Amino acid sequence: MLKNPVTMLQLVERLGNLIRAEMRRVIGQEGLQPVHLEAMLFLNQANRFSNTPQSLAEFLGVTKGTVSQSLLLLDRRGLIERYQDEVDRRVVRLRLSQQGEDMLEEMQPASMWQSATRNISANRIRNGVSALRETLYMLQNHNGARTFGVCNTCIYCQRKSQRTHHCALFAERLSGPETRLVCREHVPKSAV
Amino acid sequence: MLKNPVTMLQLVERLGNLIRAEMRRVIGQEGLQPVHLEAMLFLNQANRFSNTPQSLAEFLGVTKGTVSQSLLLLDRRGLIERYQDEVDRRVVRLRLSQQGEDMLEEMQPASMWQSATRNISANRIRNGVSALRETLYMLQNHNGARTFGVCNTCIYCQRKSQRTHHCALFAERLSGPETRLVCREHVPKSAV
DNA sequence: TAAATTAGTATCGAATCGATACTAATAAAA
DNA sequence: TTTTATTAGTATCGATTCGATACTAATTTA
Repeated sequence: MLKNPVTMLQLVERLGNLIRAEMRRVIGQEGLQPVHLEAMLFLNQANRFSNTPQSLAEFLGVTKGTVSQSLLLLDRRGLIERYQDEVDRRVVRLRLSQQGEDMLEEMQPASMWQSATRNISANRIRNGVSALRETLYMLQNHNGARTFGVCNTCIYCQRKSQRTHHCALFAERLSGPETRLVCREHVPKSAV
Repeated sequence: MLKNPVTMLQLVERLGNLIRAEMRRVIGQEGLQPVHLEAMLFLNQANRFSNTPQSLAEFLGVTKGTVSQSLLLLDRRGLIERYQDEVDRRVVRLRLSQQGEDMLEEMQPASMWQSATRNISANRIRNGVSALRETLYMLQNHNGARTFGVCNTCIYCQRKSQRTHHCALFAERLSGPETRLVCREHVPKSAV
């Protein structure tokens, strides 16, 4: 029985708790909860195949009913916009409103993290990223959880030319910026 | 602006969400919430200086009033025991009941993680642990958050002999097993 | 001895969350 | 084609989290 994997779990848990506490502190001033910030961060990064309530529910690991409630609140506060999909009229599309984007902008949730990792060697961080990424991919294989990675690390993403990409799953063209957004159908290119 | 620290943040966030979702799935069958499992895991690891409501509140990043509510529920379910401290009669000491220990035992929350990290090289995991630990310590320096590390990585822990240790902060003797428990006063030995 | 601090609890209102039931749109099957 | 099943999302209920506030009791400080 190796000890290090458990240590890593505990560190991720602890860091997760700290992130959550920091979120609570920052977003609490707006009268919101951590889950609202997580939802907004997700919508800020989700591509056009993934900006739906169902997708958000999977990302957060809660039921669609629960997500529906949270979205109701975000909508009431004017932080998101909801609109009907044009081809499948059951699905609702979500996006941040201007006000929502402004709020995210002013919070800079990553700034604390930047300063915390400033003095760590780039090499060590690279190794850390690698171990975490690999763990995440294994978890996906193991229990079917989605990775929600960005397109340019996905097996379905094919480079067509200098500036155009193609998604083999949805059979649609992807712009350069789109390949840096997260997708619910993301499947990691390799285990490395 | 380095990209990797942000990537690491996103991975930790994502893994945190997955852990939380898994907790929700496992503990939900008992009609409990993730915070209850986190509390029980903490009490299972906390040393005798740290097994109080106040300490748990700091660990979770919530107010003492909130923790008081959760403890009420855990007590009603017979999962924890509360007793008064003998010297300072304001403080309440907490411990898992036999039933609580049994429940934790049967859940094995780390098993999923074990299997997810099975195929990753020991070296890479060691590097990951390093980067995460260093980040955690930096965060503590930066915003005063507690690390909740184990005694044997703490500057106050002094080895007296083969089997006995001494805490320079509380000025008390520590047994071997005690040095492997987490403490709210933990201060990491070094930044490496 | 009095005032301040500390640990914890109680109560209130707003929000999460799962479960269940529901509507509406789409897909599959007969 | 018509029926049935599935899917996306919403509505409602009850239990719980959570912060804010106010409170008690024990300890520490002045």
